[in-house]
Amino acid sequence: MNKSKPKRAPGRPKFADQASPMRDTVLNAASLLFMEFGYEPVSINQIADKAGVTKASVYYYFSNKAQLFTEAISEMMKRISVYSSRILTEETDFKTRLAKLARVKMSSTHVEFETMMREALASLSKEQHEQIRQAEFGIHLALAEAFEQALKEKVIESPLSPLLLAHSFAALLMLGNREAELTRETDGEELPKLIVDLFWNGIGSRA
Amino acid sequence: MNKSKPKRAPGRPKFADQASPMRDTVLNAASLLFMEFGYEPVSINQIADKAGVTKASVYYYFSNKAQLFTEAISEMMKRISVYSSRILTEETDFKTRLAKLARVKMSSTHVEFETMMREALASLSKEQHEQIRQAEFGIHLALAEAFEQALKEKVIESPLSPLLLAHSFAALLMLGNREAELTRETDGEELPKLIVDLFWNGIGSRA
DNA sequence: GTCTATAGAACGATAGAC
DNA sequence: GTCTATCGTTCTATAGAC
Repeated sequence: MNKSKPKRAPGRPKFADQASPMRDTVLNAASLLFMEFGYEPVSINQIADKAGVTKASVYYYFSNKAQLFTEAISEMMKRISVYSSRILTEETDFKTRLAKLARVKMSSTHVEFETMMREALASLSKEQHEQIRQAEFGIHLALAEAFEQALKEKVIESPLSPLLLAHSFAALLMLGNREAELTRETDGEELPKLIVDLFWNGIGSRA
Repeated sequence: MNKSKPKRAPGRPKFADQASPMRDTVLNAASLLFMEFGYEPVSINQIADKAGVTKASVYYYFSNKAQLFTEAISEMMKRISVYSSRILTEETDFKTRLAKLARVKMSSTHVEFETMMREALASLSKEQHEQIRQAEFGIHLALAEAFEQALKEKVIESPLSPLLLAHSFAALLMLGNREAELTRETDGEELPKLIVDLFWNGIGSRA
C-alpha cells in the first residue's frame, strides 16, 4: 500500500522546496481523511503519510490529535463558507445560484457531519468544540444572508427567518448522502435540481 | 438511584399475572433506553431493571445484546410506521395530516438515529443490520404511500417520486432535533407548522 | 552559533493474533 | 497467556536557514 516515496533528509528543507507551507499541507491532508473516515479511524500516521512527512512533523505544528482535528475541520468550513458565498453572490437569478450550490454540495462525498462530530466530541475540549460550531455556523450564515437578500428583493417569500430557511435548505441537501438508495429514483434527472425545485415550489397543487 | 422495587418470587408466574407478554415488556424497555442513550452505554442489566426482571430473563428471550437491539429497534420502527400510517389516513385534508405528523415527530426526544446506528453497527451482524434497515424503510414507505395517494388525487403536485418526497419531508422534520438553536427563531409560532408550510408552498414568490 | 523544521526512535497503553 | 502491531505522544539528533 505504501507508495515508494523518496526518502527525505532530516533537518530543515531548502527554501522553496515546498509549494505551500507544510502546516497547510498537513491541514489539508487531515481535512480530507477526517471527512472521509471520521475521527478515531484516522491515525496521525495516516495524515503524516498523506502529507509526505512523519508523525513528528505533524506534532511540530499541532499539539495533539484533537487540536489538529479542530483546526482542520474549522479551516475546511471556512473554505466552504467563502465558496458558498461566492456562488450565492454571482450575477444570475437566485434560483440558479441555489441550484449551483446544491450541485456542488451534493457531489462532495463525506461521512455525515453530525455523526462525525458526535464521535469526536468526547475527545474535544469545550473550546475546541465551540470553535468548530462557530465555523459551522458560518456556513449557515452565508446561506442565511443570501436568503435575507432574496426576501428583501421579494424574489422569494416565506414566514420563516432567513436562518431557519438556511437550515431547511441544508437539511434537504443532505439527501445527497444517501445516493445509493435514491439516485435510481431520479429517472435520469439531476437530484440537486429536483431538490431545488421542491424547495422553490413546494408540493401544494396550483390547480 | 435504584427504586425499591417489590421482590418477585422466583419461578414461572401464574398465567395472566402479566398484562402483556414478558418478551414485549423487555422489548419496550430496551427501545426506550437505546433511543435515549444509544447502544453501548446501555447495559443489559439496565434493561432488565427497567423491565422489572433479571438479566437471566432477558437472555431467555434474546440470545445477545445485538439481537435484542435489533428486535427492539425494528419493533419500535414498525410501531412508528403503523402510527404514522394511522395519522396519514385520517379523515382530514392532507396538509392537516402532515402537520399533525410533524408535530408528533418533532416532539419526540431521542439521539439522532443515524448516529446510534453507526455506533451499533460494529456489533451487528449483516443480517441484523439489514433487518433494521428494512424496518426503517417501512417508515419512509408509509409516508411515500400517503404522498402517492395525494399525488393521484392532485392534492399535491411534484416531479419527484413519492419515496423521494418522503425522504425530503423526513429530512425537514429532523430540524426539530436542533431545537436549542432554532426555537428562538420561530417567534412564538410552532416550528412544525412552519416546516409544513414551507414544504407545501416553497419559497418562490407568487407576486 | 542559534533557531527552525524535519526524521528517527522509543514510551506506555491497548487491542488483536496466535 | 504471550506476542505483536499500532495508537497517541514525547524525546533526541541533525540539516539547513539566518
